[in-house]
Amino acid sequence: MSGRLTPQGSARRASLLDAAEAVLVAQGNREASLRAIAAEAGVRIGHLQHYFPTRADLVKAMLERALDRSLQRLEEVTGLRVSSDHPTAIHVPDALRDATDLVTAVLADQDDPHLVRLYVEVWGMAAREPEIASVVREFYGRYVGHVEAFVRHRRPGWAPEVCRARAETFVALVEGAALMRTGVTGHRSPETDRELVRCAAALLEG
Amino acid sequence: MSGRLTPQGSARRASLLDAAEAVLVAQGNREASLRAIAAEAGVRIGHLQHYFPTRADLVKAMLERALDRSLQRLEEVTGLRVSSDHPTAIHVPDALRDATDLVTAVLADQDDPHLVRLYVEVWGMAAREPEIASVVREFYGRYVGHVEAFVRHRRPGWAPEVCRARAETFVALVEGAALMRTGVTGHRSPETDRELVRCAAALLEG
DNA sequence: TGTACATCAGTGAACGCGCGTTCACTGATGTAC
DNA sequence: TGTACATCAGTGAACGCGCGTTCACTGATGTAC
Repeated sequence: MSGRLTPQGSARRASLLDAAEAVLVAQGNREASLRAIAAEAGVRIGHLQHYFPTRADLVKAMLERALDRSLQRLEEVTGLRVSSDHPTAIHVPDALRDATDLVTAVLADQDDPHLVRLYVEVWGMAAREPEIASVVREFYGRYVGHVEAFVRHRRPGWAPEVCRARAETFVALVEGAALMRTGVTGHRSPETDRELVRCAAALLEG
Repeated sequence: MSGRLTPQGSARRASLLDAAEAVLVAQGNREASLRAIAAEAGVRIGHLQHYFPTRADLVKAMLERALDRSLQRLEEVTGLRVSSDHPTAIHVPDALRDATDLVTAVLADQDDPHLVRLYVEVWGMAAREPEIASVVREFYGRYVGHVEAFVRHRRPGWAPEVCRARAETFVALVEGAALMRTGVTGHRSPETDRELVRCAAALLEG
C-alpha cells in the first residue's frame, strides 16, 4: 500500500484490522495466519497484502489501533482528556469522577474476555519484538500518566512521586485483575471484586 | 517414550525441558520450533521426539515443571508447607514470616525477566488451549490457597471470605507488578516498589 | 460533459522454506538365567 | 561370570503441509483537461 486510500479502501482496511484482531484473539499469535485473517475478512490473501505488505505491518497496525481505543475509553471513564500531541496538558472536566466510580468502570470494561485475551497477546509480543515493545510501553506510559493526573486532581496535596507510585501500582493491580477475573488464571467472585475496588480506590485517594 | 527412563534418560529429559524453556522465553511460542529446542539441547530432532512424541507433550511437561518449581519457591518464601496430596493440610512453621518480608521476597523473585517472560507465554497458551488452561488454573488455585493460608495465620480473626478475597487481590497485584516491573509494560522505580510493598502487605494483614 | 489515463481494489497462482511428525535404523545399557 | 535378549538412547532422512511473500494480472474508481 504505497499511495492514498479511497473511502472504500479505508473501510476495507478497517475491516482487515477487525479480522486480524478477531483471529488473533481466537487463535493466538502462533495460529493466526494471514490466510485465516483473509478468510475471516472474506478476501484473498493477495488482497490483504495490498494493504499490509507484511504480517508485521498488519499486526503493528492492529495493535496500535486497539491501544488507541483503550486510551480513548480511559478518557471517557475518568472524564479527563489527554491530548496525544501534548501529553501533559490535562483538561479538567466539570464533574470529575470519584475513585470508586473509576475503578468500577475499569473493572466493568475488563469483563470482556475478548479484550483481555488481546492484551495477553500484546504482552507476549511486546516481550520479544522491540518495535512492538516500544508501542506498548508508550501506551502504558500514557495510561499511567492519565491515572497519575487523576490522582493529582483528587489529592492536590500529595507529592508528585507519590501520585506516580500510586498510579503505577494501580495499573499493576488492574492489569493483574484482568488476568485473574477472566478465567485465564482465575475466576470472578463478588467478594474479591469488592476487595479489588476497595484496594484500587484506596490507591487513588486513600 | 513408552517405557521407563534410565538415570541418563531422565537427565536428558530434564535437559530437554531446560532447552524448551530457554527457547520459549527467548523466541516466544510462535518461533519456538522443535528444531530450535533440539539444537539448544544439542540433540537431533528425532531424539527429542523419543522423549516427547508431540510438541504439545513437550510444552505441557515444561510448563508443569515450571509451575511446580514456582510453588516450591512460594513455600520457601512463606515458610508454609502445602502438600500436593492434601492441599488443605498446612504445616505451621516455627517462625512465620511477616507480610512485608513475604512481599519483598516475592518481588525479588520477579526481578528475573526470564521468569516473567515465561509467565507471559503461559498466560497466552492458557487463554486458548483448554488442557493448558486447566493446569494453569490449578496452579493459581494453589497459589491463592497458599496466600490465603498465610493470611489466616497472621489474622486468625478474619472471616474466611475476607482472607480469600485478600489473597486473590494480592495475587492479582503481584502478577500485574511482574508485568510492569520487568520492562514488558513499564519499568521499575524505588518509589513504586515501596508503594507496591505497602499495598501488598496491607492486603495481607492491614 | 467526455475522454484518457493514472491509481486503487482485488484476484489467483506460484515460490521456497521451515514446520511437526513418521519411520527404519544403529549403538548403548540394563536384565534374566 | 557369561551370555542372550529386551529395552532404552540417539541418528538421519524423508513426508506432506501450511506458512509468508512475490508477482503479473483484471476490473473499478478517481482525476485532469
